[in-house]
Amino acid sequence: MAANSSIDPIDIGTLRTLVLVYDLRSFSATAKRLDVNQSTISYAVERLRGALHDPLFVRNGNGVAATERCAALVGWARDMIGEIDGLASPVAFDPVTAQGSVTISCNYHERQTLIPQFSARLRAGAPQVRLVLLDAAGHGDVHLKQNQCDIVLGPVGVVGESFFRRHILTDHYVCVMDPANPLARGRIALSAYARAEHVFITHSGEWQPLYLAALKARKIEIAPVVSLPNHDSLERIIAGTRLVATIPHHLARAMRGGLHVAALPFRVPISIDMYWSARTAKSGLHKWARGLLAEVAKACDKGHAA
Amino acid sequence: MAANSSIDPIDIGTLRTLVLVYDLRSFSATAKRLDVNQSTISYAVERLRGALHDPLFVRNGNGVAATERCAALVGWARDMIGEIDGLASPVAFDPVTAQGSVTISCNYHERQTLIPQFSARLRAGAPQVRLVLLDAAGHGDVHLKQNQCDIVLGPVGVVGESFFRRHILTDHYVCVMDPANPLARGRIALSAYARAEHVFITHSGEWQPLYLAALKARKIEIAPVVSLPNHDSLERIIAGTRLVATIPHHLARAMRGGLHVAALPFRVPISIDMYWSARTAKSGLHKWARGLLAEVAKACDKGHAA
DNA sequence: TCTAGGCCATCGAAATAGTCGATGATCTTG
DNA sequence: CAAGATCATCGACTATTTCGATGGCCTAGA
Repeated sequence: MAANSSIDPIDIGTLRTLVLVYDLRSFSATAKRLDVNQSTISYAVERLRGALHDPLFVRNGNGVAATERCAALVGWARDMIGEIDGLASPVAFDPVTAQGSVTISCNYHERQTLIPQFSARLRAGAPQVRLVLLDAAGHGDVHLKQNQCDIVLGPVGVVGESFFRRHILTDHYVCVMDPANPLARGRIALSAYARAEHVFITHSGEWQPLYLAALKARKIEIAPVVSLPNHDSLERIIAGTRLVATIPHHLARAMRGGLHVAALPFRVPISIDMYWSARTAKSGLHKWARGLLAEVAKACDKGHAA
Repeated sequence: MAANSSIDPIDIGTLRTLVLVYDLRSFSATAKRLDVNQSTISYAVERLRGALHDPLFVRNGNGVAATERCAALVGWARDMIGEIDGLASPVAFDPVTAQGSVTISCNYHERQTLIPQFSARLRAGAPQVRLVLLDAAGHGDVHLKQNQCDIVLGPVGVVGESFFRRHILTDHYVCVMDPANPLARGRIALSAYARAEHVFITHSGEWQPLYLAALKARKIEIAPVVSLPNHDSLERIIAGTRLVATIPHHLARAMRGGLHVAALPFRVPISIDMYWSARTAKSGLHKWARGLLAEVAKACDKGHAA
């Protein structure tokens, strides 16, 4: 036995043994209780003696007496073991006291539709958790890969199997226009749609709306007369003009102004999915947040169907 | 790897590895730093994963990213390691904040001579430490063996090699008597001493004063005219009489009354020693207390010589 | 797009550490 | 003093940990 060996090779089980020996004031009783050989306890105490630089237990007739320092060390070991056991077992997550942050990378669409209610419920349920939003801008997958966010939300189609995915709602494109627009009068024919004065949302060139691919498949080409980098001024741009924009239905609903919403002559579904990585897969906070997000999306979908 | 193995086989060194991997965000850098093989770190993290029920680190391009739970666990591990290191290394004992108690088994002699000053200095230096005194009554060795006391003080001569011993002062016997006693007039001859009216202290029959053995060796027999169980009323008993008592010099000095102190015609040294056991040998408090006791004894000895 | 280089996971062999059963030394008890 | 109980120690055995080599995956730069 080295005189002053380090505490490093002492494991938690050995600390438990120390406490038990202290309580029972007996090596052999401890061995019986732990169902091991008595010499195993002797050896364990021997290691503890070296690591803690104290005899810990000294022979005293039949049995052993604990040193002063041993008593102090046992008191501390008890505290530590309790704390360890609490931490080692999966934490019962409690949103009310939860700390930390949830970072979501998404686009204008989600920020206008899902996020407001999600934020409200997050703040109500977990007041100490911070919510951080990033603009995905077509790079949601990068944000996720580089751990810049915890969740990517949107119609991204992240590549690879390295991420978890959960579908949370399905949207589809609709057409919005000024109520005075002739197209607002009835069903819109495909040819009429093709001839309309279109506003395009370019997403700063980072992403192409899905309906364009659907049009291409139908060999229809439409050219924009107005191009906007995002949806934020769309409503004001269209109002009082003959412009039409093709945008997700949820987004159209979210526009409180007086634009007319019309069905498209073709249906293009938009699958809004939630992606996350192994890093946050088992986190209580993030599991809870993901559940909440799915719930909000479901409620949003219901409202849409009604 | 078992899915939910216990934390028991995790040792402190492995926790240190966890923290280092977290700080460096790299297994191989950790391996280099610790001068071990990279697979050793992989294996260590694997064990931690099982014990803590969390992936802890997930691959993230070149390098790894820590999970939320990992960050929390590392925070806790840091605290714990700091505490452990503080406890594992011999404690820097600070009397001012020290808690605990010091139990001393001794006799009237020491209680009258050394203990008062020891108590005063103990209370001044370590206000939160309790001092407990036991009456040795010839059983100091038993008190020590059975852990009923921390220190035995006195001329005991504890048997066996199982105890530590430190000599703290040497006393010797003197004779005390009323100042009017004829013997008080000059040096006392051995024959006159033998004929005197002796008071014996019997120590309740548990212990024989050492000077009796010295007299026996000189073939001198003295018979007591008064026998007392201890020294406490000796002064009042002798005052105004022709009685003489043979007692340790320090004790005689401690008697503030007007008794005459005379040297004996023979010198019998009394070695006052301090005994303790392995149980308290390394205790900071007890080491300090023993040092203090020796210091007090030394001062007492000086005062005696002067 | 492809390649070089870095990273962690995994494997079998070797080294290390822990456990066992038996025995020894010491103490208490009757 | 003998019987019974305690912890310490020993050699043999077993389990765990470490090593070196290899493989798969990712990034960065040509």
